[in-house]
Amino acid sequence: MDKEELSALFEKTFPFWNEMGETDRASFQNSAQSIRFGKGTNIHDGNECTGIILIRSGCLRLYILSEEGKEITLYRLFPGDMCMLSASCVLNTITFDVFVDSEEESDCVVIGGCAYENLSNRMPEAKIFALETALSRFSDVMWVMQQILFMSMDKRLAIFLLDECANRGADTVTLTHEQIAKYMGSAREVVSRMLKYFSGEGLVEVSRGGIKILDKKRLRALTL
Amino acid sequence: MDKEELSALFEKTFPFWNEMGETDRASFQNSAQSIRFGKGTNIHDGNECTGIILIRSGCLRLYILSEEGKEITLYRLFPGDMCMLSASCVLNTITFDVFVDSEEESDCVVIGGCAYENLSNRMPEAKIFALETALSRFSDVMWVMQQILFMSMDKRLAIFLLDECANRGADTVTLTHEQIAKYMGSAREVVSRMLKYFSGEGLVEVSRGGIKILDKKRLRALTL
DNA sequence: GTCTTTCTGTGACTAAGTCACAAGACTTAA
DNA sequence: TTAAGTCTTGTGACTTAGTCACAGAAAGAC
Repeated sequence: MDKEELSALFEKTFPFWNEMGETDRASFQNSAQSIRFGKGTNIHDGNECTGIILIRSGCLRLYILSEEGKEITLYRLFPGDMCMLSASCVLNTITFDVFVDSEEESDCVVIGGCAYENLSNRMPEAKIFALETALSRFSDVMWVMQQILFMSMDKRLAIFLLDECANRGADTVTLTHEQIAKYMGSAREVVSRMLKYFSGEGLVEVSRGGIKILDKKRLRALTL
Repeated sequence: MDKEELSALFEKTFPFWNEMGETDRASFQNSAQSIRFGKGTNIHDGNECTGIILIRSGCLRLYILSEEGKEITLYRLFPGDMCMLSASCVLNTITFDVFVDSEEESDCVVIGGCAYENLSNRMPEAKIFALETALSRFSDVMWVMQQILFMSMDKRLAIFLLDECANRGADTVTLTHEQIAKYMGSAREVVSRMLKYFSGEGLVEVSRGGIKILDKKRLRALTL
């Protein structure tokens, strides 16, 4: 990734880019690294400050982890998204441990947390941007929590399948039951059972590694 | 509450108070209202922007609410604490509905959200303070979620009872099972059953409206 | 083809939340 | 000091979702 391209990416990403001085821009660009993460690798584990991650291709998953190893997926990040929670040294008010995995082969640009931290000490706009970005994820996480705490499994699965369809623009969800369970914060057996029930009702057609949505209308009725 | 007192409260609360101009301070003070909320009243329901609430006495409870009426308590606020999430117009990145109830007769100072919003547009420090305050609650909420999602009931109840003791400085928790369940995001019957079990083990002594902690050591062992 | 890994199906069990109702304790007012 | 009414707690039956232990089926590797 050349300098031009990086500069264009930053301009698109950071609303305060044009107000920055030349030296700040240079040090910012120098702190940035293009990194390709392999499928299934862990990128951040809550310990050190990994920095701000810009996703160019692939998919990252943020989750919390219990002592027993149970994971709850908070959200996933796709191309164009930015991971702010991995920059713990910028957000010192965040005290819980977030884990970030690369779900697919992912091309990313990682901006050193300290570089951003330095900048944000001089530029309040940068600090505000970081805080607002992080805070907007608070809302996403609350939506996930409300789903887990308040909704029944059939409703949640219907929402998940329809969402997945809408985002991918296809009417087949190519995920294993295991993956779906992971993304929904549930267990594989539970998803399998519910899918079997959906299938019996003629809502979906299940095959190995994929679920074909047959009746979006009735599925949508379940989400109400 | 007179002007002197209010000014002193603000100086203690807002780190940027001394950097503010005279006119800003005046308009800020004018937007503030001393309000006493009755026990059990709802203060904020996610619709309008109630403003920033400073608690002088009593106790406020923040919670989320499901369509079926189920509540999950996020946290409680005590004298000296500040409620930022009720100032939705300052924090436009917060999109979920929070509810705030006064759990006891509570004396509060409410600062109009718009007044703060105006100030924060001119003073980045004010904006940063608001965002950081809100974001630090994100961490509190995640702790609650981790408890609910990852921990067994006995462990959670043990933690709750010990916390309650430590905060009140007594070894008797004067709450009904119903209240405990509400604060823990569980059901009254579940708490009653677990307390009965604790009581059988000699860890606590239950009486109407109160639980006496008998064996902190063994209770603490449950929390590990 | 065989071997191995990955994915799915299933029954039995457990934890916790829900529901319905009973009974005890405390308050108020006659 | 009763009696009535409210608040609080106890309890059994039931439901949902998560756990555990396997078994079997499908896809890839060699």
